[in-house]
Amino acid sequence: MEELLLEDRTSAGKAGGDCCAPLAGPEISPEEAKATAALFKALADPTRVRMVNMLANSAEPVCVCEMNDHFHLGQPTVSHHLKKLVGAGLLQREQRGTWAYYSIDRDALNRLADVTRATRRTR
Amino acid sequence: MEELLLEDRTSAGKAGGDCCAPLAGPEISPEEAKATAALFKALADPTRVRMVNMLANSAEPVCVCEMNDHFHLGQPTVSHHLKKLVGAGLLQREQRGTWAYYSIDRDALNRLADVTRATRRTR
DNA sequence: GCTCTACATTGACATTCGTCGATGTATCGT
DNA sequence: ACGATACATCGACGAATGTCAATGTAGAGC
Repeated sequence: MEELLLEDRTSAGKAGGDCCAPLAGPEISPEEAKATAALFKALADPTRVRMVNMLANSAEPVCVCEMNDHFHLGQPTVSHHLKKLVGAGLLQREQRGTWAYYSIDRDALNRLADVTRATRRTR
Repeated sequence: MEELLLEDRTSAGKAGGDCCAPLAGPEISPEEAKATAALFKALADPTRVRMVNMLANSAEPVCVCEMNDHFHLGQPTVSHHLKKLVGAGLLQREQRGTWAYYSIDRDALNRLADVTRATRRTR
């Protein structure tokens, strides 16, 4: 059941589009809740949080080789996490010759923030 | 900046307080990344997303019995999810006689949004 | 006292997840 | 063509997670 990692984005199926209603919104259907949870699941790992943080701080795309040095993990593990983040629509992949470069989708991050934020002040 | 200086109630160094630096912030340590991931992990489940949504829409605390009717899950499962959300600092528990009432910590939700949002526009 | 009721906790189970070693694929140099 | 490099994919393993049935605990009422 990993077929939702396929790039069906732009069709609002995955995390890229308007799939996620705000948590404080009217009423979230079980399907919407599943899509929203999938987005949070992408960030529910310390390594992936650090990866997003790393890419958010870089104005330029970052080479995978740089992450292999930075995080003390095997190269397949780094690849695995990057794939999950791309599947969630938070990262973009770019091939430059032999190397692969990743960058954040800042709009996707902001949309995720909107999902969480739309909340009334504490009374 | 004094808003996020609120004490992190209950257990020390949990996920509810000001533990989580923004994803676009300077540099996240592995410990900070673990704390941030724990917060996202609390919302990385469809049922918990629906619970937060339900409580975010209610001006009053909601009785557990109401959730047992709403979600088609066993009563221990509902209790399990609620405990996780309380542990993450997103929910508050209140005992009223025989019944237990839960409510969202809207400030905690907003803090979580700040963690995700602090991101520059795509240009 | 006893008995319901409401909810939490325990224990067990199947599924999912993070990790790594081994292998596959594609590109660059020679 | 060959070998080296960069990264992805596969297969397997232990750990964590969601779920439920059974049990425990505490309050309300008789």
